Amino acid sequence: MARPTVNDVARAAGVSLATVDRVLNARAGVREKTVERVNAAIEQIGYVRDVTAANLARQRLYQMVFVLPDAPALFVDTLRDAIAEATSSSLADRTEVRIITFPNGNPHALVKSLRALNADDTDGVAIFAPETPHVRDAIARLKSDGVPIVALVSDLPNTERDHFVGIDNIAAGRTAGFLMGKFLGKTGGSVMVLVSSMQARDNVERRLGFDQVMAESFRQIEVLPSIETHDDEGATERLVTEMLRNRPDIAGIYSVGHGSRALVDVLRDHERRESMTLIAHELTKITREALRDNLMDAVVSQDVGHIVRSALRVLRAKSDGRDIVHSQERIRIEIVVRENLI
Amino acid sequence: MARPTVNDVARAAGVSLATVDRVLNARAGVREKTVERVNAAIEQIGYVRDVTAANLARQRLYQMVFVLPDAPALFVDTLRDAIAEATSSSLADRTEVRIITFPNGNPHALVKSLRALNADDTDGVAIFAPETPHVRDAIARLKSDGVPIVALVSDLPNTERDHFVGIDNIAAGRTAGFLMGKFLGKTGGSVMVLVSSMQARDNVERRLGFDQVMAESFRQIEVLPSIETHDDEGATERLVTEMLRNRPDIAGIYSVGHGSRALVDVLRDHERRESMTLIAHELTKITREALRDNLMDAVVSQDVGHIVRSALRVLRAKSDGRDIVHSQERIRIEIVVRENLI
DNA sequence: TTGTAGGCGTTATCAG
DNA sequence: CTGATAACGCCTACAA
Repeated sequence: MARPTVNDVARAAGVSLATVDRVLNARAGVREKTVERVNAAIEQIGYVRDVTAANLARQRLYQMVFVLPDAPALFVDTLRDAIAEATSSSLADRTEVRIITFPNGNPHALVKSLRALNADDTDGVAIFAPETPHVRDAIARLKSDGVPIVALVSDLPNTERDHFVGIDNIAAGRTAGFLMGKFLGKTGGSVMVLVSSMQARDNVERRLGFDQVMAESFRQIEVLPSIETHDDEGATERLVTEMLRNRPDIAGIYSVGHGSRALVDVLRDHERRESMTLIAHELTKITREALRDNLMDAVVSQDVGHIVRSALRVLRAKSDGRDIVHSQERIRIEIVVRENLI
Repeated sequence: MARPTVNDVARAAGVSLATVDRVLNARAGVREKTVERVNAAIEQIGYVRDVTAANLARQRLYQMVFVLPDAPALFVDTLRDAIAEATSSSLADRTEVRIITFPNGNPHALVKSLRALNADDTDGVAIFAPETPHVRDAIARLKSDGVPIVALVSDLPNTERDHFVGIDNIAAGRTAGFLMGKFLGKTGGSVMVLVSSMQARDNVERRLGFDQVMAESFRQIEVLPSIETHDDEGATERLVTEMLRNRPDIAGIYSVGHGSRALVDVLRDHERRESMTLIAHELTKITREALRDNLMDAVVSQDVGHIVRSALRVLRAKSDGRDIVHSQERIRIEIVVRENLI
């Protein structure tokens, strides 16, 4: 009852190994009728190709590229760490990965990096970048060159990316809103909202989801307009400090972006620390410590390890034209509090 | 710069392929000095064996067994579903799995099932069962027979299991406690606690963790003694209904066990439904619906898909004497609320 | 358009 | 004790 091999297919179809192989890999030079005969045989005996054997034979080495910003936000660092870890154990699945970094907020440099890539030495690209027209073009070029592409963390829905590896950020914002509402309780108060940038799609979506839930279920809470930090820590500290001084009604702070260091720094020694409910995104060194110290109440996060492994799996599958197991590739919106911090 | 192969090792050590293979697989019949020479060569040129090629050559088929109770709790069903799904895509990694079911609460039958297993036709066993002396013995026998074993969901710490696939249940209980405390807020009230059985290790640990957090951080909340349901839904409905009638101070309910159907049934049309904070464990059809309907506030859960895949990966690794990537095998304590329900 | 033969990295079966 | 040599399932020149 061993599973059928190419030999079985060849015998069943009355052709040779090579012909079966040509059909399997959709190579030219086979008569239409023969193709049909082979496919019928494959169907009939239930053949399914052994990918590992195929990769062994063709000495396949998947060359994958991660494209990341050099944003000062710690989140990108955790992503880098996750990639490094995945890399170390990646010989096992014939995968080599390199990381390309582009200056944050410089789409031009990003595009230049993308231009340097081509199908010869790259089997897949995972991109974490904002969607701009130039980026769209660069992705279109790569696609037309036959390179599989996945968007990482922040989706690029209007491009030809094959897949998005990350969470639904509207739902993530809704989750943060739900927790904020529940934690603040009946008493209410106002909530200050910090975003990195209104250009970043994930930030905007989270804010949107947050507002939805607040409007639907927690009317007693007033949500203030977004404060844009542009990842400038000094400015953020000043803005937050001032805001807290002017608005004694603020009971909660929602940090939407990828970095929360400035916020945590201000709050750590603040007199209103105890009475403030703090919710942020992404588990990093900073948010971890803040949770542990009872400074932060919850973090809405995504497992970077899972994201990286998923991106690689999906790219390998796309590169081979295989299907992906969707359930395994779904990235969860994780809620982390003091007690389930790993 | 391709990675070195056995041929390279053979050449470097001045021996033949066969000898290298004997050393690699620790087979007898090689002079001590030769072994050392080969190992030195391996070390020197940084050889690492290609597992896929090895498996191809030995036509390896991993035969794995899951041992599960036929408990009426829906959680076990979700676990079964996850196994079924993993099975369907498991040809890819040469893994065949079968499931053995034993009558819930019948360690004798369980032991009988375990006795039927042996190293000839099983390469690994994943067990979800309570730890009893007989079970300990059965596991010891399997181990001495050389069969890798992992404990699933509920640990078997006093056995010779190679690994535990599941969450830290004390931390899971603490997480539930933290959420209960936060959700109830300053007002306080009492909390009713339902456990399946005080025999089940995971139940006991969760209750312990819950109590710890309540005592540490939420003194205004009174936690009532555990009510044992023994997975009897009729009895549970009666107990809960009565309790709610007698204690108007009850503001929250913590369902520790794997099943929450009876509880949800009682609450769904209860007059105090709105004012009650409900926290349970495990994402199932029942708890899913309850979250969606705003009946339940949070579920502390574990990803059954991840658990199953992890168990299989670990068993394969143990079976080959390979190391495991711990970060990938860590099962998270997930918090699921209405908004991050997938 | 099709087939034959050899190779990918490893294991296993023979002799020597 | 050690070494050729033929598999494993698939791919790929090169021939036919």
